[in-house]
Amino acid sequence: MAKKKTSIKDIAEALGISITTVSFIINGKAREKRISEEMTQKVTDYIKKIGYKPSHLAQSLRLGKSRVIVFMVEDISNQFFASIARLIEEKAYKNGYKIIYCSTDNDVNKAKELISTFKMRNVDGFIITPTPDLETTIISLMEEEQALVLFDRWIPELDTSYVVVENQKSAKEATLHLIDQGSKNIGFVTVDSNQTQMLDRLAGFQEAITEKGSNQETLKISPFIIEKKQISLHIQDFLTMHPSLDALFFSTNYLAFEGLLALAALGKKIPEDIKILSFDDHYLFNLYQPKITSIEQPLEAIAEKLMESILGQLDAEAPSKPPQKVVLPNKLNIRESSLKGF
Amino acid sequence: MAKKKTSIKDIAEALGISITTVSFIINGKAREKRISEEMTQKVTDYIKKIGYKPSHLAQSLRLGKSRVIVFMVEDISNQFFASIARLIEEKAYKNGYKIIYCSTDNDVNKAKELISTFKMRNVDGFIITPTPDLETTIISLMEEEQALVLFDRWIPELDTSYVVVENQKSAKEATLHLIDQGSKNIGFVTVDSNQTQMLDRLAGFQEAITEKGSNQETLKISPFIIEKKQISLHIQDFLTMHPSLDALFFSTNYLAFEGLLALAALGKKIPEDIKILSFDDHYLFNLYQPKITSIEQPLEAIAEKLMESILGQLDAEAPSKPPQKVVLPNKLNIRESSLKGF
DNA sequence: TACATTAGATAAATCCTTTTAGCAGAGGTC
DNA sequence: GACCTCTGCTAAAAGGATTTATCTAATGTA
Repeated sequence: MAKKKTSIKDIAEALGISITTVSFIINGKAREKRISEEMTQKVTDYIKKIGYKPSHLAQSLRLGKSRVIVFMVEDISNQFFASIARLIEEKAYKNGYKIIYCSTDNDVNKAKELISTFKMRNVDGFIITPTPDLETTIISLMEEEQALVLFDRWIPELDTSYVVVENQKSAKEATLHLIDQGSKNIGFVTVDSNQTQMLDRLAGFQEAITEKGSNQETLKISPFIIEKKQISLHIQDFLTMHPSLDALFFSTNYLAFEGLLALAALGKKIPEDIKILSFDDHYLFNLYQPKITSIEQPLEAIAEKLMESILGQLDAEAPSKPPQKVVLPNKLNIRESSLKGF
Repeated sequence: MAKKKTSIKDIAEALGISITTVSFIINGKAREKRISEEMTQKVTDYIKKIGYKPSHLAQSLRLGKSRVIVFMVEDISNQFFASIARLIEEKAYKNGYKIIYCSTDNDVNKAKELISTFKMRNVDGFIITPTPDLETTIISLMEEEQALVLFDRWIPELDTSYVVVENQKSAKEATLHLIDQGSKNIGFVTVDSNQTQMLDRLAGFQEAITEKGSNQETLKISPFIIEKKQISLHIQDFLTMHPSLDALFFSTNYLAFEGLLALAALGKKIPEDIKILSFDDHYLFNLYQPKITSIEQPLEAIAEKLMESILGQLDAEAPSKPPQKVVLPNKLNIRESSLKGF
């Protein structure tokens, strides 16, 4: 038999006092509400003795706050999102918040459905990597004055808080590095989508190419390919069709992984035959032989800023600030795969 | 202005009927409670029109169920746990449950604290990878008849539901494979802890060694080493101290990663100089040159069984069953790193 | 006609808190 | 003595649902 949870009412009855008094004491308002020292002590002792803990559900209902934050990402099993999840967890729990996660698979309908079910669960805040076409739903969240911060990508038309990284700048910088290392004909392998972060990376790449007058080819992989093997084959085709490519820039790490497989299959040597560089650092890149040059996003800073923003919005005390728009710098980790002399 | 949420009361007032009627209709009890077809239609239409959704908080308070499941693991950013997280998410949402995650860092105190805060949040179920010394807390959960299932490791003394894999059998099988490929002197690199899964893997390894009369060395890495580089150095030392080792069996993938770094640093060739094999498959293992042989846990099956168990316990209809103890088979992916002829 | 049954709806209790408004008594002031 | 202020505590409403017990009017039965 699951023993019934003790409630504030039980305490009041046991001590022969009112619920109100108990509540005031629990919430540290004894002084303010002129509860005597003696009474406060008695109640405090009793609560400690029976190990009473207030029901969060009842509190949430009463206060209209659930102390739950939703972490809605494209795919929680993706190393990048999982790492952020880990980092924000810490800060959330420290502030008395819990985190519910969910994955959208970058599907608008799924995202809309999730947001709608969360709204009826009275969650306090949303941390979201928006899917395409999510504007209207985000707008409705804004209208309802929900605490909200976007990350990884954002929606240019909307005046929301967001935390992203310098995608364009870092992509340009990395491309310049490749050119600097003697690459004349660089292939850019990216996802065929209009997510801001991917567009910005492409823009940064092209900016560098134009500036230096280099040659380039672009391969856009459909985001709907489930079978990873297919991606690898596409990249092989791309390389075969453009035999003069002497460097590849992958817009994200999972493409790079498939690219490495493709290169191995074709027997191309890195960096002698072709130089390699990828956005989104990964443990693997430091392990692979040769080690792969990559652009590392500042995970801790991202998590920090995300929680800072969302907690700031949730802090009832603070005056409501205008949306915070944070753009963080990345770090180019130059390793063996992009060096000419190696 | 955040517009006030409409409640069941508002609907009742707007239609000039009672709250009870609305509630019955919402909960599909119209027929059972003899609400007229006409009335049901009217209410249903109105609800659809204004887009009303009941407050989950209020429902939870009333029903004592929150439809939230806690997923408590060692570290959510670990690929293994993140993958499971992704898989159980799907099944949970499909059944109207949400998932709150948290990471224990394998620290009892943190785990205890987390469990205690979750209890006061009325979560419905717990999926847990237990830390050492968590017995008493788990026992109290069992006494309170909380829905509970352990995974990855379990607590032999306790009669709980759990989902684990055939650690010992697979480790033995893998070791036999190494011996079969000509290894005479195998090193086992593991974590220095008494988590059941690690002990079982060691036991399986030793069983094979004993059976075949091979030689072995064991290296136990302290789980408290934060700096990954240190692990790699430990493994280097181990290899230097035991130069006759011709194979290494890593009890989990992150040790293998460091082992690969160590071998690269020492200039050892895989598999010519030394054969390699690791527990816990990883994307990387298929990518590394040479590809690394590994034991793959059945992620989908684990997730499936976890949710089956927890939902089974949460299903009020079903008679309370005895704890389900599930032990799933792994798959040995034989790749280049363990083959003699390669 | 008198009584039992049923259809259709509802009042009110309950879940557990928080918080506003107010009450009773003691002491102070003129 | 009349009025005010302050201290210490509490009754009751509110938050949004579910569910039991009950009520009324209509129909069925004899």
